[in-house]
Amino acid sequence: MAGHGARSRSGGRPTLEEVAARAGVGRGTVSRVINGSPRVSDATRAAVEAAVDELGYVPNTAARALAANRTDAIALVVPEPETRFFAEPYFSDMLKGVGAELSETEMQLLLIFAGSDRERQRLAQYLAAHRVDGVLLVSVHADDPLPDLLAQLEIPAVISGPRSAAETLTSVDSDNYGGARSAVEHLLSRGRTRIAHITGRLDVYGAQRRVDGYREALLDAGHAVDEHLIQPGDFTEEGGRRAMKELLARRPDVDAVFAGSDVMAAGARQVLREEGRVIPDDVALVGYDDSAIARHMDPPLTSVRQPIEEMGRSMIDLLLAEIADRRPATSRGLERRQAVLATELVTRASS
Amino acid sequence: MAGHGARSRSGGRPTLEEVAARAGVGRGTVSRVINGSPRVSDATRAAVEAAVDELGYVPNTAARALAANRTDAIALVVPEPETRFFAEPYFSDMLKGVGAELSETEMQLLLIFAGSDRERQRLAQYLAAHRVDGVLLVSVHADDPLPDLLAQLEIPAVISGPRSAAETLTSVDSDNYGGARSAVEHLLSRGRTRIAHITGRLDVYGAQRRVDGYREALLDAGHAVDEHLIQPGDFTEEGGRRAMKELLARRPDVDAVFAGSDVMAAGARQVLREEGRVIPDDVALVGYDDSAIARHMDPPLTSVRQPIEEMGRSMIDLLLAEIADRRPATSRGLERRQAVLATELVTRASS
DNA sequence: ATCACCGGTGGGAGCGCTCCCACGGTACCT
DNA sequence: AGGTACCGTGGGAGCGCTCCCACCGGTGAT
Repeated sequence: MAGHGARSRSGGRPTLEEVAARAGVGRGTVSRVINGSPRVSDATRAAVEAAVDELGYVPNTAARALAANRTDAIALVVPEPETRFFAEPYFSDMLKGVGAELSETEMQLLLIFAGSDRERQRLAQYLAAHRVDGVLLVSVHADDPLPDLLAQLEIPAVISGPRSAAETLTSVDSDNYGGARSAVEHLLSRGRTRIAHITGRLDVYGAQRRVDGYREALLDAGHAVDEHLIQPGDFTEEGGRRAMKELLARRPDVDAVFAGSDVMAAGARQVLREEGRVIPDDVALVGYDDSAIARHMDPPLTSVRQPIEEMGRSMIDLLLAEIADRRPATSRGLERRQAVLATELVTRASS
Repeated sequence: MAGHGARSRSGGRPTLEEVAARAGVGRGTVSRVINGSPRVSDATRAAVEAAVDELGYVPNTAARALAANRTDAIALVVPEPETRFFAEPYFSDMLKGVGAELSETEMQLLLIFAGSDRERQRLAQYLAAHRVDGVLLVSVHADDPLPDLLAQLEIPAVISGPRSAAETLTSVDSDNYGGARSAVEHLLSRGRTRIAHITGRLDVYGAQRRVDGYREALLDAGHAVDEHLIQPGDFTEEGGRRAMKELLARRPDVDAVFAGSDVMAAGARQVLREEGRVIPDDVALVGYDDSAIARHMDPPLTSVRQPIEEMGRSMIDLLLAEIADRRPATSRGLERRQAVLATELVTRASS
């Protein structure tokens, strides 16, 4: 049972002290070298590095965390695992970006689920215990208490998809407004004039911004906005179906639909087909997210691509900056950080 | 529940010692209570628990890890983030299961990417430093050195998708053989007789097992296996296209295709449509994975569903058992653990 | 010459926990 | 009665690291 002195000499990992002995220096000096302090002579540094290599020394994270009161870990908090969010490429793409950026550092990534009440309670304990240096928040609802908890505990955090225009947390977002504009402008350029919009859940800020983009693209092109062409959806396929039916009932002459998500576009497509409307001849269709569904739809769906992987990278960058800033306890001298990344319209046969 | 006056003391979280003082007992006793040791009287336990509640005590993981030489963390190693694996629901579903099962415990989940060489090297260091109590391995190639490294370091590990019939690691798998059988039996029951199979990469054990299931389902139904109807694919859409073209060239009278993945089925469908074959009238099509693509394909694709979430749960169960077994240093007295979970055929319009 | 200073260094003092030994007490033997 | 067996309990001794203070010798200023 790995007793205290038991495995120390045989199989155990070398310690700082052993490296120090080997390099003929003190413990403090080795620590300085490991942590990249500049206050070490070149000769000493070289000797220590040699010893580290020879012994295959790897710092003990637990000891470091205990002594330095930091964890070198950040948490990615995933709310409601059962939603579309999790199944969409969104999550994995973001993770890809996060992972890539993180691999440049010594930080480790913790995945924390906060779906059930039980999980959320555990999370609160977790944060209270300061077991991570920072937190990444994704797809958070407007009324979620988590951001406030983080602010109160003074734990650095970055949120993807700000909750409102007045988001207080550092945030990363894609340009929902611009993305929506580009979709509508594209449809206009294809000669469509009666362009409907199936919105996402309007308590999601990004969905609101897409509506804004839709409106202003029309206005800027000299078209009036017909409120009957704006139909609220909820990001689900069934919601897309319902919205499309409603639209067709109200404005049978609709000649284009901009859906706030690919999934809703898929629902809309089903209804259009059932009603005998040919895509894109009768009705052009544009989605949002550029997910796998878009590529595999029949016809393939024009969609707005978000740079999700870059958003992941961005989140890490901002979070690390935030953590670094807080280290020397400069207190709250930080300006509010924010990143908004550009979207791209991927044109396919549906429009 | 929230610590009242305790929290206001600026000095940070309460320690074991403070809890002990408050409860009027020694440090060791509090430790025993926290860790659920039975060697504590009921009265003492109650007093300690009260003190814990009042102070809002949460154990310091770093200190515990340092003293006890364990981490209470397990790692999920994700190889090659760029593959289909990551984008498919596979990953998120598995994560869902893993998360659900893990939330019953105190363990935390680390996500480690092992795509690039750099990342793999970091991973090796990680493992060498024993920074996790156990490892979850997913979608590992047959020639990956990782499993051997884990065995050598004696780190408990569970692999999803064994690399071969002789897999030495504890493994969790879905019943690829049975899944393939059910697909073929279904096609036979629909009166199809010239059933082709587009295989996955045959260096993947699961893909081999699907071929086995395909063969034996035919044989058991009294049909000969026509090797010309077995066409190797590679799990990609383009591979599915190529395979389908080849099949049509060789056996134009094929009346059903069982593809080893939905993505390959999507490729096959494109070719079938290009060649004017109607699904399912001319050719029935069955996929594997029951992914989003299957539901959104036109016509919707019959597919074999794997209980991925349960596989995730299973992996955790097995890993925790393995870790627990290793704790009292019973050495290698463990039988080889293995779990194989049943699949389910989801019938849709394509067959 | 003296003094102040500074870069480079060694090592003590913890960080908060677990492990384990020692200890007093009770219960049961001989 | 003494002995032996436990219980439940307290607290010392670390775990491997960072932090920080003291120290040393070499500068440049006085």
